[in-house]
Amino acid sequence: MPELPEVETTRSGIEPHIKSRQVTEVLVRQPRLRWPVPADLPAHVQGQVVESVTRRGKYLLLNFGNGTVLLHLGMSGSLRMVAASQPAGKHDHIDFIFDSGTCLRLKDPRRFGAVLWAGPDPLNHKLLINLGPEPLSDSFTGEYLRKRAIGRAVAVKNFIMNGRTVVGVGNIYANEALFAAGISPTRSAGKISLKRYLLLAAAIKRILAEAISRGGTTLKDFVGGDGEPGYFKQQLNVYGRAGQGCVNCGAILKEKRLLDRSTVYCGFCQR
DNA sequence: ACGAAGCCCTGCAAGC
DNA sequence: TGCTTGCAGGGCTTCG
Repeated sequence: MPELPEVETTRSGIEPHIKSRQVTEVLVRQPRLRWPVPADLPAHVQGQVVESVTRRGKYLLLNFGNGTVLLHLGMSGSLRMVAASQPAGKHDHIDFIFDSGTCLRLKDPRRFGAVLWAGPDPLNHKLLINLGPEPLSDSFTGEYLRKRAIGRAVAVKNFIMNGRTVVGVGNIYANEALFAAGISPTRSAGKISLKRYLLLAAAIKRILAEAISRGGTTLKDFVGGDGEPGYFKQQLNVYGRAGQGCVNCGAILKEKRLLDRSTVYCGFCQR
């Protein structure tokens, strides 16, 4: 599934192909995504020129002179640049066709993604306005986490997966970052020391930054073909390894469900 | 205000 | 082989 590194790699992959290009047509084959694609979205976008492609959390923003398209890939979404003449596959729900003859095509089999029209002030859109800091920004620190966690009983894994705390930390990276920081995923957020939050913030930054830098080489082909950009196959120490040995101590990794999400951890290395 | 459950959806794997 | 069943999960929304 697209995690923040994949979304950022998608952003940097598509921007050169659509920036300064004019949209000639928007085709919505399947409007039933996470929310219905607004019926007037094509009318807003057609004829407009892409000024930039930016990202906020896992949302992609196609910025036009008259407003912004918010785009979320959900669990199974992907974007590719294809020739507008290329036949659409079963789950190719939306095309943005450009004056260059190329087409930005959204494929999303499970339809957990979203495509919305946000108007000219997208950061104040209700989906974005309450989002926490970007994990790779200077405002995301261990001190910040500790401060926000005061008095919170929620499990720390759920705390860091909450977009109001910090954006872009999905289930896989939450598992991996907590392992790297030696913190039990079930520990109450309010009962973790500043020292350990410093480790956790650093782990989140390091893991995401590594994935993004690797994405630049492993996921760069957004053009042509009828495939789709494959997501990173990265080194995972705990996620998907329940029942196997801890890479640190060899103990059998345990699995629990937190908020109905698979949670894998080492009962010895994580406290 | 907080925390947890519910919900949207379909590809895939496992079981019969 | 072909069906049925269960599972996966981002994150907004609702409920207690």
